[in-house]
Amino acid sequence: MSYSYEYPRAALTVDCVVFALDDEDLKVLLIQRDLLPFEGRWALPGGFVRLDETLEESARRELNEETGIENVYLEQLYTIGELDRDPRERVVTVAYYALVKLSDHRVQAATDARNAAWFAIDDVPLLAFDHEKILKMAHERLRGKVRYQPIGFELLPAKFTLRQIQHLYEVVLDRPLDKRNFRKKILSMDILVELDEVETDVAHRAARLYKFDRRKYKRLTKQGFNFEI
Amino acid sequence: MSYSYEYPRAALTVDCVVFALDDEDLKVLLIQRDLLPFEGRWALPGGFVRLDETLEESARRELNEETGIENVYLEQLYTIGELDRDPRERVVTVAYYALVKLSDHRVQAATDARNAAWFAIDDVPLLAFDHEKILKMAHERLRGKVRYQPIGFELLPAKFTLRQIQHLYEVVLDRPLDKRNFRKKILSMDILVELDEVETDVAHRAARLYKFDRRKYKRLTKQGFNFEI
DNA sequence: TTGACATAGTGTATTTTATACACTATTATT
DNA sequence: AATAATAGTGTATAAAATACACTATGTCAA
Repeated sequence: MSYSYEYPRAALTVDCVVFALDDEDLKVLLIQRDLLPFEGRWALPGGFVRLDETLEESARRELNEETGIENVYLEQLYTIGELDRDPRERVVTVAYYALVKLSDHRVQAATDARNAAWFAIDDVPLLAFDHEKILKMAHERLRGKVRYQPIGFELLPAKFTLRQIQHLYEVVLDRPLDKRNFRKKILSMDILVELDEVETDVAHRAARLYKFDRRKYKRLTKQGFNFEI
Repeated sequence: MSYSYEYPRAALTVDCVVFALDDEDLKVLLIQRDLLPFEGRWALPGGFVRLDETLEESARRELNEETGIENVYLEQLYTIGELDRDPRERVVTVAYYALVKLSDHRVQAATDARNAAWFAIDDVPLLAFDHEKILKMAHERLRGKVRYQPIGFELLPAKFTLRQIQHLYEVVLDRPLDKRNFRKKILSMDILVELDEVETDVAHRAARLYKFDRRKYKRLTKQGFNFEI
């Protein structure tokens, strides 16, 4: 069976840049291609858009099929339609980026007979297609957006210490932050709930745990509050 | 002649939200559809992406064909792929927004036998497809971006008064700004060149003209300067 | 030519926010 | 009981944002 159209059509794909945070770095999830073109190269997870799914559904499906990841923060990044980005034919791709909690996705089983692995953002191998460009755009978007939207929490476990948030911002923004000033600022926003728990399994004084109060954040937002780090 | 593919493909279009500023309002350029579906309705200029042009080229071509506009600031906005946004078939559209100087595009001849007209942003008629949603997104993007990128100048003539810039920001941000503070701030950025000219044809003291120094802005940007209103 | 009017152009005091900076407290480990 | 490791805290200073009102300059009409 085949499908005919009066005018030629580009193929439409989605690609996802999946970010996570470990104790040291910002990481990206890549899969190793098992098909031509670029067989064996690392690439962003992604694939063709089906006609019975929206673009975001498509991105979520591909992400799930190729990496097992689901229920994550996902946001459209940019649509790339350069003429020769795929050697086979004209392919337009809608790029997304996702933020995941590494703890939830530590074991990255190769679902689709594909090899999947986390790479430190500064240590990414040569990628297929124009995926380096997409990755760079995603990284810039994350760096920019993390400062004025509370999306950083998507990279942390549900309960986290103030140290962990600060570390997140230091890694994403790539600069050191003053501990006292950072705490003052984040606490003064009044969007964190202090829990009656402290971290465990640390060989020193345990830090207080907090969680992000999304409801309160939304309420404050409606009243004109603007998140900013 | 027709084109066949193994899997069904969505049609790919571009749509443009064209903003301009007049003495009173922010305006949007719309065209009246002369074909089904939505015949007679107002819509965003746009059309099908050809295989020999990038997405941005496509947007510029459609803009030129349908409204005569060319050489304008154009930026990708969002790609929309909801299943039923076009009653005929699956159509994915890459939306762009453009900022134009109204003085350059005042007479909006209907090039393509189409009726084109400027509408105040708060007085837009019922639109075809999901174009209202796209227009709303574009408006929000403009409001957000105008504060941290010097894109507002794209809406002004090459030579403008401080009053005009202030008015631009007041219209786009939809709130009054203090004259002295605004002037202090914009001048302190050191990205405007004071010209040896004043405005003409006004029935009162003429204001000094300025122009935006894009080179200087770029230089400052490289040194870490961040535009912000 | 003079007065009315319309907008241009200007400075300072106050409040708010950002920054710089170092020690004590608590817990685990030996 | 001492050591090590990080948690947790406050204040002084600098910078930036805000609030606010009058004089200057040109056009126009009587």
